[in-house]
Parts: sequence; C-alpha cells; structure tokens
Amino acid sequence: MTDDPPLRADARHNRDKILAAAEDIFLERGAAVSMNEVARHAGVGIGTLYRRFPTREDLLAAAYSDRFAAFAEGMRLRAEEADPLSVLRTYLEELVRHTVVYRGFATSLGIVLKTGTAGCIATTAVGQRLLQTARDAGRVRADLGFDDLVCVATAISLTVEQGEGAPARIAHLVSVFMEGIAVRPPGPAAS
Amino acid sequence: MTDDPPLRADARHNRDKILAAAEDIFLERGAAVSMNEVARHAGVGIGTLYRRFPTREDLLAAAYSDRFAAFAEGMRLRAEEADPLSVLRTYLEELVRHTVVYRGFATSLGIVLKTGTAGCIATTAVGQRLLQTARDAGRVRADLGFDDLVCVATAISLTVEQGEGAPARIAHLVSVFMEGIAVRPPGPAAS
DNA sequence: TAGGTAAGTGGAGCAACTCTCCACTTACAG
DNA sequence: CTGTAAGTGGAGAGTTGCTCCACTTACCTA
Repeated sequence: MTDDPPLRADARHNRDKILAAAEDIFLERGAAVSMNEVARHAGVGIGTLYRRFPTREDLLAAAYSDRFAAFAEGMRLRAEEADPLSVLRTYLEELVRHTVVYRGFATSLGIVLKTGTAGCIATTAVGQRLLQTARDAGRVRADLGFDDLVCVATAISLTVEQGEGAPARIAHLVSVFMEGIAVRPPGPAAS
Repeated sequence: MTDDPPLRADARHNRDKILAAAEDIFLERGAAVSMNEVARHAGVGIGTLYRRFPTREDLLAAAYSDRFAAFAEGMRLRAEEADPLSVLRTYLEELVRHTVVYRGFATSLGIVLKTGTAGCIATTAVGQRLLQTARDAGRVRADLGFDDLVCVATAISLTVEQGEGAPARIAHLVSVFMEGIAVRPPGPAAS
C-alpha cells in the first residue's frame, strides 16, 4: 500500500539495532517495557526510536512481523486440508501460542494486527480465508466474523498469561470455543 | 475473612465520597481514568484515596460491589430452576452486561473478582454453584471450570466494548460459546 | 468538659513514563 | 567536493502512580 522512500544506510542500520534490541527485551521483560529502555538497550536516542516507530504497537508489530509471516505461510499451506474445522482450530491455537511469547502482548493483539505490517496482513488474510472456507462448507456458524476470532485469541492469551500451566490450557480453552460449553445432545454421530 | 476495625466517622464519609466520585467518573471516562482525577473529583487528597484503596482494582471492586451483590442475589434465587443451562446462559449474559458498564473494565474482571469484596465473593460463589449444578446434570462439559467462564465473559466484554450495537451482540456471543462454533450435525432434534 | 492519642488527612515531591522539538550531524547525489 | 535532505540524540514539558509525613480531628476516658 504505502511504499515509503528507501532508508538511508545509517537509518536502516539503526532500525535493525532497534528491532534486535526490542526482540531481546520484550522476550525478557514483557511487551510493556518502557520505550526509553528499548532505546537505551539498542544504543540509539529516544528520538530515533520514535521517529521510526511512532507507537508501541508499531514497534511490536515490526518485532512480530517475521514470526507472523512464517505462521501465516504455514497456515496457508494447510488451507486446503479436508477438515476446515481442524485447520481453524490449529490456527487459533497457534495464534495464541505466538501471542503469549511476549508477556503482556495479548491486550495489543487486535491493534497490532491492524498496523499493516507484512506479517500482520498475511496473518489476517489467511485467518479470514480459513474462516470463509469453513463457513462455505457449512461447518461454522454463518454469523461468525474474523474479529470474533481475534477476540477469542485475546481473551485466551490474557487468561493463559496470568494463570499458570500454559500449553494444555490453550488447547482446552480453544476447544471450549470450538465445541461450546454445552454437552452435545446424544444423536447419531455424524462424521 | 479479614474483619478490619471499624472506620472513624470522617473516614467513612470520605470513603463514600470517593466511591460516589469513582462511580461517576468511571461511567463517564472509563476504568482507566487517573487516580489523581478520581481524588480531585471526590474532593479528597490523593493520599486519602490510596490509603483506602491501595490499587486501582481495589477501587474498581469496591465501586462494583453493590452491583455485583445484587446480581449475585438475583442469580441465587434462580439457581433451582429446571433448566441449568438456561440459568448459566443468563448468568453469563448478565455478567457481561455488568462488565461493560465501565469501558475498559473487561481486562480487570479476572483480577477484580479475586479482590474479596462482598459482591465479588457472592458473584464467584453463585457462578461456581450454577456451574456445578449444570455439570452434575451432565449438561455441561466436565472439564469446564469457573475460570473458563470468567475467561469467556472477558472475551465477550472485550469485543462488545470495541464494537458497536451492544445488547444483541452480547446475546449472540454468549450463544456462540454456549452452543459452540461448529454447526450441529443434523440429527433428530433433541429438546 | 477537657485532654490525650490513635486514626485520618492532604499534598508536596520523587521516580518513571510518553512523546515533542530542534540544534546538530551525516550520507550521498550531482 | 559540496549542498542539502535525511537522520540523530537528548533536553525538557507534561502525565502518571505512589510514598511519606507534618498536621488535624474524632472519639474514648476520666
């Protein structure tokens, strides 16, 4: 969409330093770490940081871009699988798994996905496509939107973060969302 | 649990002023408003506010206590109704409805419910009881805990907040979680 | 009714944060 | 080599959350 003018060599170098430092420090101290600290850790001035990444979400999105791009590509390859519900479940589980990599990232997920980073665009696009496929196959309620999926991923990430044992809990909560709370009435088992 | 010593008359009066101001200002500006502003609006010093409510969650919980207490009492009266699923659905809907009263409260719901306020204790207790009843009747997944319900309520509150038209959307999302995302296999319609 | 005292008060002040602005520096095209 | 547009860093303004403590006051006791 926006093809920004190419960066000068020194600027590009600083950008890389910032991203490397952000990755480090977000992993270690969570996504709410102060911008000053990121700048100091990267060895650049605070002004430089803000010039390149005007908001925290921009920085988070950039730091996540590769991760999200790889995730989206992986899901794209599975998009044509036989069972669209199972692919959708995997998508949700993975999205949460990536979200909880940085502690405190969950609350920003919705905003970050809208920043327009390559990885975020790809993640959104493939998610919408998986949902559409499942909907077309009549396997998913017609009134379910992609925003609902993001909402669910956010909530699960939030609880997983502030609770203890993670991976099993993610699968469990995704399953609650997929299968519902109520027990299915015992009918003829359809495939 | 903790039966704190009774407050002096002036302290009690200030506490009431703070709660009234908090209610006002949370309604108008959301749950993230600054503590300074709450104190100013209440006409007390910031020190007084912090002495009485050491954390924002404590203040939120206190401001919500009456609301939650009334809600819990209402649900308690319906606990013996014939259909435990329908009561549980109502519980979820109401919990969300109360949560979205203050914009930005959703993310704190889990923490606030654990603060030990009378209303919060009652709300938790009645929710656990409704869930237990539904579980005993085999109408709800056996692996579903109260924390999961809170997680669901958080998720719904989050999307409702940032979306538009509210009450229908709440009912819709609650239904998504109650019945699941997947379309039911077309079988003989069980009641 | 007075007086001692523990409880309560308010706000100055500190530390930490976000973000802007601009005087200086530097890469690079011509 | 040089002009200049792009880039830099950090001082500083404006907000917060929260503490601390010199003062004030309600309430018990005699």
